[in-house]
Amino acid sequence: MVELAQALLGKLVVTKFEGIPTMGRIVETEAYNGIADKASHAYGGRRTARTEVMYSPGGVAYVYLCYGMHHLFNIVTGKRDVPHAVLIRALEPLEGIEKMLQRRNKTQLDFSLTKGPGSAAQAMGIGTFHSGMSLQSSEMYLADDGFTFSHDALIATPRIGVDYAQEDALLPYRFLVKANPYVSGKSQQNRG
DNA sequence: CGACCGATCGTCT
DNA sequence: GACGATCGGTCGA
Repeated sequence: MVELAQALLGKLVVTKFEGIPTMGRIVETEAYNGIADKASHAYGGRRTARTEVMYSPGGVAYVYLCYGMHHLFNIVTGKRDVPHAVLIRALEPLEGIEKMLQRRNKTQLDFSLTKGPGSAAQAMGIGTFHSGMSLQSSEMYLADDGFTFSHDALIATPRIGVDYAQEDALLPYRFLVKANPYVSGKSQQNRG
């Protein structure tokens, strides 16, 4: 299931809430690898009201509130009762940028619009209300326009903000497009 | 540029 | 009652 996180790079996330389409290409993900993964909310088979969605068959959204203010958007990828998920950490905005700016309370387009999981979800209008919702609905879905990144452009690193996960904190489960300015972390190529 | 810190609340113990 | 799968502002160099 971990490899699916890399396969999602280049795919499109589309939402059409309130009739307004917004779309972004996935440029950074993290895999959360089932009940064996100490960084996952489902570690050890934990099943709570919040994490129950992770045990759904793949193809639904798992959205939860982080630090009391950020809604983090994941794609559930396992079979029923096998809680795998992929966190969407960054998007490259393609459509509906005006609407994204409005949701992010910004006036100028810059790379921070969809950089980082909290920002990406907010720009797309995704919140905890959508947790459990199908990603094949008319309001929220994944799409593939045939675009792919060259394999050379992709790298894997340890995940962000999971230091508590002991040895699993070091696993290379974060996948990103090298040199893409929307990827989170230190801004690398912001000058022109 | 890097380091630090405050915001803010649902969830689980 | 403690603690985040974060973000953005501020401070000092």
